[in-house]
Amino acid sequence: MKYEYLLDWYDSNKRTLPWRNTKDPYMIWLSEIMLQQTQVSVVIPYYNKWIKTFPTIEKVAKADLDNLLKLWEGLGYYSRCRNFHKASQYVVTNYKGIIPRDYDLFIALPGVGEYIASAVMSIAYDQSYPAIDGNLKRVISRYLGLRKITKRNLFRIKKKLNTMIQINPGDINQALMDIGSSICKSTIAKCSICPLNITCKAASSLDATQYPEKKKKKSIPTKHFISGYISYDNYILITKRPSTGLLAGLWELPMVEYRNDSKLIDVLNDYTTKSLGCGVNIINKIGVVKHAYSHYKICITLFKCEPKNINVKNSQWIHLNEIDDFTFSKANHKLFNSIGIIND
DNA sequence: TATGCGTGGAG
DNA sequence: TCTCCAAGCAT
Repeated sequence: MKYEYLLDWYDSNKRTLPWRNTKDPYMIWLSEIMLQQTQVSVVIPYYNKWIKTFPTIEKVAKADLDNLLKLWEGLGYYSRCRNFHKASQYVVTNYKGIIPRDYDLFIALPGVGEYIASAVMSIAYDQSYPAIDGNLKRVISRYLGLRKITKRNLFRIKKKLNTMIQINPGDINQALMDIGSSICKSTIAKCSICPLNITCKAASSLDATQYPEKKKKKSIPTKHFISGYISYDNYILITKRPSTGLLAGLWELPMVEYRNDSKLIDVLNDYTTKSLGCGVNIINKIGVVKHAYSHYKICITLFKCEPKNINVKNSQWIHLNEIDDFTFSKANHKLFNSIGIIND
């Protein structure tokens, strides 16, 4: 077979990863969800913790979303977790807990796109679908000498891959992913040790990393927030974010965006009075926390406050001991650290 | 097709 | 510190 050398390379060079010890489609699916835009080394502990807690898809379907989000805390892109929960419930309800072998049925599930559908169908079920992630796009672009990722070139990449995955598609897909992550990286191409180097167009060029062209990144804006550490006795006030959008369903210290022309002191009292019902007296400034999301940065100024009254709406008083029971974003953990509350 | 969606590692 | 990058999907 023409591409058997890729399988040979994979056998002796593949990384040992927790989700490679199994053909269980649930585990492979979970790993693919977690690995979206996320480094392998970051995913491994989250994956192990999740599988230990939820060894089957039925357990996921039965779980409360808040408990799932707590396990996901810190991994980012939390809609992956919400979609996986929904999809698990759909599979348990409609497919008796058996993950569909049919590509069209599987890709119809929330959070499953072309890549994940192809990866699971090929790795777990040995079906010939090219799992075209960022690695394969880059590796095959270079192999074919393609400068740009256009629709037409993507078609060429898919066509080429279809000739490569006729036998053992799961291992071929993963071999190419491993080549992409260890040899044919975005900024470094170690062509001398690449099993594809004989026939690779980019390998015989001056600089393989010129393929394909990188998109220019747009600079991202900074938004300014004011936040309140509002407490009495050992209780603090937290709010739950909306169920859609950024950090959906996570908890946070009350915070509100302000404009440059607004009076900082008034903003927090207005917000807590109108939206939370308590209103605050500001005691002192605790500090400033900066954090970056993928599409904008935030700068949060945190004030220690006392509530004018403790009857609140759209928010909840929790004891300091209970903080670990709720899911907070990274920015909020930075706020906690600035206060001196150290938690995981 | 472009943008929203998080976080931590690496240079 | 700053910037780019890392197994994408939804809209």
